[in-house]
Amino acid sequence: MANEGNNSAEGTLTLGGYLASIRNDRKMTLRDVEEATEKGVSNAYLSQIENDKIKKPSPNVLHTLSELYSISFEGLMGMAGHVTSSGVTNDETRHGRAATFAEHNLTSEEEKELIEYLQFIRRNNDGA
Amino acid sequence: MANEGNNSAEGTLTLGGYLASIRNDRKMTLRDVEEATEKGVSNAYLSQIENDKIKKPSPNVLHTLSELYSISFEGLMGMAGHVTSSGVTNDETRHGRAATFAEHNLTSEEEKELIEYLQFIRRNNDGA
DNA sequence: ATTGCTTGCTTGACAAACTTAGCATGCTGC
DNA sequence: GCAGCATGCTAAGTTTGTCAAGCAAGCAAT
Repeated sequence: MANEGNNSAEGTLTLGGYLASIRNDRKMTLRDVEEATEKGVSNAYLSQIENDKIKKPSPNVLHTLSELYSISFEGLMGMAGHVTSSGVTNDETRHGRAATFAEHNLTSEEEKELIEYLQFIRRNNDGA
Repeated sequence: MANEGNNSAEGTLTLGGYLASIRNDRKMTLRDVEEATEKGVSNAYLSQIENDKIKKPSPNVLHTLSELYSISFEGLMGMAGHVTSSGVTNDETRHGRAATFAEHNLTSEEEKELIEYLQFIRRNNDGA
């Protein structure tokens, strides 16, 4: 089976993680979002999106979420891979996943803490 | 007090036992903690945590407790098993320098935990 | 066209986190 | 004895995220 594009190296801050962080910022539950969008996005489906189980959520869903969260629709489209490389519309999409770090507006101190935490994770590499 | 003398073995100190021992050190009651955290952790719930009835208390709760007790949040996260780090990088060991998210291969679960942690950092260090 | 595969998406059920209300015991003082 | 209250704990319920199963539509190939 030609399995292209599905890089197994997950772990970058992707669309799902980004959407989850924003929902946490808004202090909403999955069902809150379902209600707020008037069933525009079911809670179970949003869960799958946030865990990157869905490769490309439809522009429809992304638009609903971008409006609810008041975030950039183009950015979501870019993260989801809907925008073709030739049709990149702004620098948010250009940066892709790595740049999402910057979207959190971390101070260097915060970043340092995060890195420490990441290394702690690494150090605790135990089977169970 | 039902849980006395069951955590004498150093090697098998659980999250609950650890938290209970610290609370005893601070000479606080369950309800003291509930009030000190401004209902951040209910006394009933803390009791369940200390008796290991709850497998993985949320990062939210762990952070609240780590602040109240002035102990390591990372340590609590590790004890709680929030940090699985299974299926992370093959030991490439590229954590030589502080990097961005993109250079750390996190599972989506780890990523979500990290994001929650990020929320706490921002909530605390906020204002600037 | 029809089969079969893939993928977005829904509904319903489930496990676990968390809350609320209350129990049992122990400690005071009466 | 008794009331009153504090402390730890639990039973039962609610909330939250996720999984399992399935439907509908698109696409490829026979």
